[in-house]
Amino acid sequence: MSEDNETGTSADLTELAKRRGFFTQSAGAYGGVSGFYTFGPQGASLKDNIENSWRDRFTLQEGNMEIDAPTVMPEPVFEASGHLDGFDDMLVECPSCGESHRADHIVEDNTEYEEAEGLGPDRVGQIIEEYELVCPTCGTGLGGRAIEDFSLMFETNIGPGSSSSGYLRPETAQGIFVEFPQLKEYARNRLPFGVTQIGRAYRNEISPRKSLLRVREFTQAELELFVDPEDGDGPDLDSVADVVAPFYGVEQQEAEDGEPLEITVGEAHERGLVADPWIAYYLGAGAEWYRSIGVDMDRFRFRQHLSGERAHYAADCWDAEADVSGPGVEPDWIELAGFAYRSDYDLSKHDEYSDEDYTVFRQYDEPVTVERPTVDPDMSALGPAFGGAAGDVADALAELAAEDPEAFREARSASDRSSGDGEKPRDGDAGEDGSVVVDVDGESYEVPVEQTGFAVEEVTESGEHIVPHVVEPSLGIDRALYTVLDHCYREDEVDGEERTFLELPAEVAPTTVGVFPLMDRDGLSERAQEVAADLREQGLSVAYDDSGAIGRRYRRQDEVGTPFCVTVDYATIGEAEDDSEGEPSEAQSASEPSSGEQPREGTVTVRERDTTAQKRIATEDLPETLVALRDGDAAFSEM
RNA sequence: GCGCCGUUGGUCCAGUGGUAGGACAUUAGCUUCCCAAGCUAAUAGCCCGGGUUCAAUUCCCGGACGGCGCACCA
Repeated sequence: MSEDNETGTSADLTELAKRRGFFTQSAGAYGGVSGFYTFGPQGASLKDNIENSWRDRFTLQEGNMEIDAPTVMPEPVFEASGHLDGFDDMLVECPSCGESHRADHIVEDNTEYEEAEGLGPDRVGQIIEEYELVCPTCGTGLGGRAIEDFSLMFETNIGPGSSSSGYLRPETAQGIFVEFPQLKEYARNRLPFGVTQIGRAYRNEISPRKSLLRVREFTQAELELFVDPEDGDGPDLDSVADVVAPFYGVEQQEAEDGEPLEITVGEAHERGLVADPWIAYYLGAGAEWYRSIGVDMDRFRFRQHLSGERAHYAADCWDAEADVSGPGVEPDWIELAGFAYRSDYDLSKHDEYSDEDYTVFRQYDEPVTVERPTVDPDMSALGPAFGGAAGDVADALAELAAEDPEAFREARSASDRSSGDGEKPRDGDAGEDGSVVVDVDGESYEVPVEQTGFAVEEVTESGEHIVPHVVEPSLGIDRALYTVLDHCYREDEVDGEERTFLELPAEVAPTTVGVFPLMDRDGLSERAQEVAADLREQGLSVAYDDSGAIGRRYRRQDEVGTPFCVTVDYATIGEAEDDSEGEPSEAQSASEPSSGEQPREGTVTVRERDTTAQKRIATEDLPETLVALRDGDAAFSEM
């Protein structure tokens, strides 16, 4: 059962992709390199169109803004984001069977330790030895085996020498998050606002697999929506409420025969299945978008992450998944996108690690007047008393005042009373004789309350600083492209001949229209070249082809998914032959357009890819007709 | 990283211890008035390194790459 388990479709698709220039492995001349692909002419164009379609839907239509950040970022960015910690896998190899296992997982599964990844490789090695843990595959002891770090981050040096480490970004998102302080200015400090980015990301995968589906360099399209968790405008949920999709929630996944629920986005939200309205909104928008680029919605679903598989930052997460298996076999669901509620994880981290402010100021409806406890320590007393620690003591006092103003009040009343009856001081922060006690670096300091300058001031606050929460639809362009090709791959029969074609939506097809002279003679080519030039002037993507028989040219365009072909014939140049002569043969006449009427001068045939049907169109109407067909403003069947 | 299998024109395959053949595709010519037609010709290939051998595309070892399984996949 080892060889060629690859399904027919996937093998045919890979072959077509290579032969027709969608994608091929990179650097084949040097033996190839695993996990890197080059998009050929058709693939680059298809990818471009998919990206532009996404940009139109998620940047322009949503009124969001797009940025373009570097692929290399300095080390501290990824220290803050958690990627440097989270991205090292600890591997231990079995001396007997050679299997590599996650060392931290072995420890977590067999001991009471949790979060073993945080313990570090040395400690994990010790634990394996202490507990005499064994290989999960063959049972051989793993004590004393080296714990190897495998980082999935591509490292590089910035500038000469090795003093400044950088990493290729493992996701485009951090490029947005780190620039948040500027971005919020561009958004005029108003939530919610969204920032998008389309770009490459890099992960040094252990084992790239499945053609375009698991690679080391890939393109992400990400939207980071910054929201006020308690306030602010919600999404226009009504606009996508009627979108139906399969929702495969945690409950359905854990049930014995759980099946995805085929319900509307509106219902999924009302039921609480998709709790966050923004996530629900983007699931609806996402489903519509995937449909628009050619994903088969019968092989598509939304799946909620189980608690164990959620990323370090995600509070709730839904994946968009597509089945790319061949017909008649077990579905092979691949992840197309993640819709994550990242809460304030990323911005808080960058706020903490960097010198910038990652908050926005939220104005109250009405300014509120509050009592705020403050301190104004008498440094001329604290200094001599505590020496170098005095500054820290003052800071600790300010903190204590904010957290526990009672301590000061107690101390003050104790101080008042102490002149009288020397009552016992209460437990806590109130020291003897009307002092407050603070801890600094493990040392206790007792400060007479009179020296703290404690006071309660009335201040008027017009708002507060909050760290926005983040809703993130993040999707892989390459996987979308692969899925579209897989789902649009068709084989049928035309006039007894087998045909392969890609039923790509006109909007994303690499070429929109093929232009052919029926024959390469009698001036037909020249006229066809003019037609092609006119169409190109309208911004249409045109392929001109005068090589070989007309049928061959149609098939060539079918294979790369060109939705329409225009043929210049003798009618176009006003030299249609008599009915008696040169009538197409029987097989041909079946597909000859306008069979009842005489073709008019100055018209061309337009042939539709999916049905191979043809219609006659006046040359002068051709550009606008094809533009309308491409943009979905007209239907071929109604022309 | 581990295991099994594989790698021959652009693509898909056949084959051999004495450096290879087909199909499709491509190009040119003829033919052809709408769906991969026909005829003629041309272009183009044994994954890389080492070993055995007089001689290796073929046998052996190693590597790269691919498919599948295991592991991994924030």
